[in-house]
Amino acid sequence: MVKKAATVKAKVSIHDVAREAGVALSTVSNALSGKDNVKESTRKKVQEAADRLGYRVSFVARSLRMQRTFTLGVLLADVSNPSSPDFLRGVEDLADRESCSLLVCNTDGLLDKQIAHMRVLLDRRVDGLVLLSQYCDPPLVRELLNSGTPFVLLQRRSRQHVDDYVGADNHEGITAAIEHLVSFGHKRIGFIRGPTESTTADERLEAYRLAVERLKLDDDPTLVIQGNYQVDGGYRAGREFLSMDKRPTAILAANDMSAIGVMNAASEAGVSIPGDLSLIGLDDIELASYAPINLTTIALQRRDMGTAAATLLMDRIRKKRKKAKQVLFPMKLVVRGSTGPVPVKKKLK
Amino acid sequence: MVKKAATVKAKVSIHDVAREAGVALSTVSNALSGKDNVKESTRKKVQEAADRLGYRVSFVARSLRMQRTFTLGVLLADVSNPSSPDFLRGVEDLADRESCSLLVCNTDGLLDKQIAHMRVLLDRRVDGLVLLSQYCDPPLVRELLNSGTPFVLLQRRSRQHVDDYVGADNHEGITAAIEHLVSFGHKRIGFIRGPTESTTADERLEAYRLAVERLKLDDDPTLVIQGNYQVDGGYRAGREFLSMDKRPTAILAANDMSAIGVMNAASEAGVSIPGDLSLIGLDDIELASYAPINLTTIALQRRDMGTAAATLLMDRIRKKRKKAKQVLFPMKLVVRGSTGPVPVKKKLK
DNA sequence: TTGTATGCGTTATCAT
DNA sequence: ATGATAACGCATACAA
Repeated sequence: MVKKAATVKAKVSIHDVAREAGVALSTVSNALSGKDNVKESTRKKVQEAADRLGYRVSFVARSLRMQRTFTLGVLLADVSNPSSPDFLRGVEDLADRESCSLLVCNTDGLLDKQIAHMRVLLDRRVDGLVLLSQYCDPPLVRELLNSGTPFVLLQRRSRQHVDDYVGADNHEGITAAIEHLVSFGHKRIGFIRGPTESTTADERLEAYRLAVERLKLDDDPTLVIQGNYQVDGGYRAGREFLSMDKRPTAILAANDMSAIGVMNAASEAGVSIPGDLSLIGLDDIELASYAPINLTTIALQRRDMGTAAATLLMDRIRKKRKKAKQVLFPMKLVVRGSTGPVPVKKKLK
Repeated sequence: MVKKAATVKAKVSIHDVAREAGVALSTVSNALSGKDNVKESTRKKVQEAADRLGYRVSFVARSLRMQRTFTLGVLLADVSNPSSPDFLRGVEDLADRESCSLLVCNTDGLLDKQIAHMRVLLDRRVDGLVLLSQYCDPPLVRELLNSGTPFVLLQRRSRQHVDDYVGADNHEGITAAIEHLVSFGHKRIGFIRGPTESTTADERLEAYRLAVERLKLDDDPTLVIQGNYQVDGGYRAGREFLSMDKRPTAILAANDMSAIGVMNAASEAGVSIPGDLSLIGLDDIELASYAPINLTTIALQRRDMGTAAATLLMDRIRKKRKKAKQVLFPMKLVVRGSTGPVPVKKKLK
C-alpha cells in the first residue's frame, strides 16, 4: 500500500535513508549533496527514499564535520535605528545567495554587550563577522577579532589597524552639502556631530571643517555641537543653535535622525524650515522623503554597502584574498524641501 | 616560564584541556558547564588550563550532542519596515536571557521565500520559530509547521488552526480611535485596510465596521479602500479619498505607514491636516511622534509583544505547556496633532 | 568525585 | 560507482 510522503516523522537520519534505499551511508551523502560520483539511477533511488522518509539533512552535524557553519554573525548597535535594517538587508541579500544565514545581535552601543555577543558568535563558530558601526579597537575586541574568524567592518574604520572595510566617502558628501548651502548664500552653517567614538562621525566633522575653511565660511567653534546620531541629541543641539545670539542660517546634521531632532526643536520654537533655517541630514532614510519631513539629505547606499561588506567577507572566508581591502561608496546629495535661501530679513537681536 | 593567556591558537578542543589539566575529558565538560559533581579545586585547575589554552566550547558539537541549538528562527516580511525591528528587539530581549541566538530571515512577503527560509531554519534545527506576520495557513507552510519544531505566531492568527499566538486587541484600538473622531464631530470616516491576506487587517476592518454601525456613522462602501500597509498604498488611497465628491472628513489608516502615505497625498493636494482632514494611524512607530509628522495613532506595544511571543515559544520548547495559548495586548490611542474638529466651512461641491 | 565509552548525524578518506 | 570507517567536539550514562 502506497503511503503519502511522510511529513517528517521521529528523527530520520542519513542511516535510515541508506537502509530504505538499500545503499551505503556515504552513497546517500554523495547522492544528496550532488556529487558526480554516483550513478543517476542510484541518485534517484536515494532521493526517493529520502522523500519517502521525509529526510532533511542536519546542518548541525554537517557543520561539525565540515568545520563550517554557513552562518555569518552581524553585530549592530540597534536594529530599531532606521538606518540599520537597510545595511542588514544588504548583507542578507548576499548571504542568501551564498546559502548563509544570519545571526543578528544588538549591542545597544555597549562595549560589554558587544564583547559578550562576539564571544557567543565565535563559540557558535560563525564563518564570519560583520561589524556594523561597532567598537573595533578596544583590546578585548581586538583579541576576539584576532581569533582567526574573518570579519569586515561596515561604516566603522579602525583607527589603529587595517581591516577589510566598507564605508562611504564622507568628504564628498559633506562637501556637496555645504556647497549646496553656499549656493543659497549661507555662510554661517551649524554642524551637529555624531558620537565621539565614531570614526565616521570624525570624518564627517573633518570634512565640514575643511569645507568651512576652503569656502571661507564663518569659522566659529560654537557652530559645532555634539549630537549622538539620535533624535534627542539633534533636538538638544537644535535648541542650542536656535538660542544663540548669532545663530546659524543653516544646519548640517551628521545624520537624518539628528536632523529630525532639529525639526522638532524648530517646530517648538516656531522657526520655519526652510524659511528661517535650512537643514540637511545624512543617510536618506526612507522617512526623509515623506512629504511632512521632506528633508534635503546626503544619501547613503546602505543596502549596497551591506552587500559589499558581505562580499568582502565571503572572499575572506574562501581565502580568496590575503590583504585588507577597503571599499568606499559615493554619497549623493538629495535636494528636497528643507533647504532654501538665507532669510532676507535681518534677524531680531 | 609563564606565558600570557593564549589568544586562541590553532583549534583547541576539550581533549586538549583535559590533557593540559591532567584530568579526564568528562571532568572538563562537567567542570566548565558548572555541574556540581566536581571538586572546587579541580574546577579551578580545569578553568585555568582552559584559559591558558584559550579554549572555547563549540556550540556546534554541543548542539549535535544535546539535540538543541539554542537558536530561534525569526521570519519576518521585511526588517526595513519600521515596525518590524521593535518586535525583533522584543524577541531578542528574551532570547538573550535564555542564552538563545536569533537567525533572522526576510521573506519580502513572498510565500516561496518564506517556505525556503523555513526549510533552512528547520534544517538548522532551530529550537523554535517565530512567525512575524507571515503566511501560516498554506498547506506547505502547515506541513513544515507540523514537523515538530515549536513555533509561535506574532501579529498573525491562523484562520484554520489554534496555535500559540501573540497579537493585539484590534477591536479595542480601532473603537477608541473612532470614538475619538466622533467626539470631534466626524461622521464620515474613511478606512484604509491592510493587505487581504492579513488576518490582522481583517480584524481591524471588522472593528471599523462594527463601530460605524454602532455609532451610526456614514456607512458607505466607498469609504473602505484597499491599502497594503505601505506608504505607496496609503498614498493611493489618500488620493482616492481626496478626489471623492463626498469625501470623508477623517481617515483611519490600518497602520502608520499608510497614514504617512495619506499625508503625502494631502500635502500634494494642498489639504491641511488636521484642518481639512483628520488622520489616525496605527502602530505608533517612532516617527509618528516627530514634530513634522505628529500623528495621532493607535499604539502597539511591539517590543513587549515580541518578548511575550518568545516567552510562549520558550515554554513550548521546554514542554511546559501542551495546549495553545493566546496573548492579546491592549492598544492605546495616542492623541497627537493630526486629529481635530470637522471643518466648519461647507466643502466645495 | 573522577574516568571510560558511546553516540549525536554528517562528510571525507580510502578501499573495493 | 559504491561501501566501510574514521573523524568532527561535545555531553552523558555508567563504571570505578
